[in-house]
Amino acid sequence: MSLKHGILGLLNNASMTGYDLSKSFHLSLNYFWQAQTSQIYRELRSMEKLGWITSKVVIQTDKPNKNVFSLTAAGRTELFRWLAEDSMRDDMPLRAPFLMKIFFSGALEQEIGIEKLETFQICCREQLIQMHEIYDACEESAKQYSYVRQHGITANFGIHFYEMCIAWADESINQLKNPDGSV
Amino acid sequence: MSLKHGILGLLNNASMTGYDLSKSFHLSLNYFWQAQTSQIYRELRSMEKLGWITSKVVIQTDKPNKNVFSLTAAGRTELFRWLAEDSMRDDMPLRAPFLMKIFFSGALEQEIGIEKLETFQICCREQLIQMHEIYDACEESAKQYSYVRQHGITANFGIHFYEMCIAWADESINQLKNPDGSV
DNA sequence: TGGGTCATGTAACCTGTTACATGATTAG
DNA sequence: CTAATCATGTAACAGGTTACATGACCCA
Repeated sequence: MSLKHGILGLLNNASMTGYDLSKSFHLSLNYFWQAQTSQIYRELRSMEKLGWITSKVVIQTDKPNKNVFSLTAAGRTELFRWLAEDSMRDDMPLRAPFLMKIFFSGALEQEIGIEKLETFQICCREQLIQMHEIYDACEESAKQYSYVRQHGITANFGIHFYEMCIAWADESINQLKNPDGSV
Repeated sequence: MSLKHGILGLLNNASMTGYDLSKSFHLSLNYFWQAQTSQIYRELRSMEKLGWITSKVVIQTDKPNKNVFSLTAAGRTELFRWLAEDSMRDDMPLRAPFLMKIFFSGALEQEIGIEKLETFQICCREQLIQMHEIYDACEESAKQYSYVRQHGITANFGIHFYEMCIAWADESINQLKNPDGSV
């Protein structure tokens, strides 16, 4: 149940509304975890039932009223239990839909398989630009908040990831163009 | 709905039982897509209703009887529709639970954060060994079946991925050990 | 006699996705 | 006047996870 823990982690830095959480997800975790707004609201209700968070209505005159969520002691305990837990092996599995498509694209004509890889590469270059922006933003805020150093480290993962993807696509395109050439 | 398409892709190479599909998933797609046996059986039933596959009971005397699934014309059409579809942007999002944990590990003591990265690195090395085995198996069978070239290419992705992970973990551990040192 | 492989699934639950619904304020 | 942002959600469905259930055969 990573979404619940992601929410706990964000609320540990600051109390927020569902709307804020949704934005935070899109700005900082989106490149390795996606969450729909509707899902966040559902999880918030369920976490409130578990006693991990509480909410307070804040009345605003110029904007709609908002429901601000905060961690409870039980929520903080659960966050740290999850963080401390020895579960790296369970957390390893990756889910990468694009690889599924490339895996089976051997059934298509070769040129189309190559086009897929080229399109993939273009998407990676776009992602890479975004990752650099996220990384720079992390470096900026790390000056103020030390917990953000891990944010920069994960953003740096994204940079390495997309650079690796671009290089791999190049290599693979060449392999497909020179069938078993080389050496 | 990538699982259905993964099943279509595997059945396009050879007709199989649910059990065989489950094994194939574990042997070849597991490093970028996971599927439980129970889920495969459920999807098979639903795909039969959609008319994408048909089943035939094969009676065996020494082993339990089996239910062998094959693609129908409609199933093949759907497979190629999915493969040809221009959806790279939708297929880009990654899901990597280990990054979620590392992202929030800034809330822990630094030494424990470093330990997390070290454990991650150990897991990556294990995965890397497995990926090399998968890659070698692909290279072997590519001599017989040309559609397996894409399998080797995706296995090669796995190799690049875990090598990148190991390097990134090294870099990140050093960054955490020398806070803002360097230059 | 105990564990592994072959072979099938069901049931319950949890998580993720898509579409819909509402309504005020603010900036171009 | 129109689009974006703020702010909340519900309903229905699809997909993923966990636990359970059965039973034969083969190998050490």
